[in-house]
Amino acid sequence: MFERPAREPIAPGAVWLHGFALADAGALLADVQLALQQAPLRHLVTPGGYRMSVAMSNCGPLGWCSDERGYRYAAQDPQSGRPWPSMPHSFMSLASRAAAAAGYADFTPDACLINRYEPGARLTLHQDRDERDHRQPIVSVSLGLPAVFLFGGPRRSDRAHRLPLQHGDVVVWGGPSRLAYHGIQALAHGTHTLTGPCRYNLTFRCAG
DNA sequence: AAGTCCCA
DNA sequence: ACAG
Repeated sequence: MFERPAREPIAPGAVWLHGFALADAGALLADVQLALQQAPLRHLVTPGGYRMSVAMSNCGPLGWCSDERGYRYAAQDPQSGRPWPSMPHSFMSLASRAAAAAGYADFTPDACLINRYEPGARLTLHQDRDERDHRQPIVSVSLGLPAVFLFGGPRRSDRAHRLPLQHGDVVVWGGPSRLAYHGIQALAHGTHTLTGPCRYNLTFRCAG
């Protein structure tokens, strides 16, 4: 049989952890729903004035936000004025273990972006560069429907790898890959046992 | 520019 | 390629 390796290097500093979150997926998804109850998903607007196809929310001390004025991290949900929901223990534990498995010890994220992709939703190539300390890695967890993850280099024009991410996969990048351009191809239609017709992505960062 | 449009 |  063909089996996926547990740990697949993508580029220097970047690792694909196949199925790393599988055992945690149920608990993670339950905590996603609890967080979204306090801070509902919403479609953000980019500085260019376009509505993002991915629906987003956050939990943890800081949340990633976008509006016509730009991108930033904020301690309060701009939609309610209240702090973002606290980071669930299940999230923190998974993120820390995944980072360690990828070679990044002592990862303590202060921000978790919750993304919901419905069919057609996508994220064009971009860099995560709104965080204060780029020495800390990014941990990205896939739940539900599969999606093609694009992972390029430091320039937008760099050739990108195309990684078919599955439910439970985790990608970690940092060090020389910290500012790599990355994105998600338009989600294909489908139904997943745990999430139904969508994909959730949890992105953990040290923003402050 | 974390999006959209146009061209080959 | 394009501009905030």
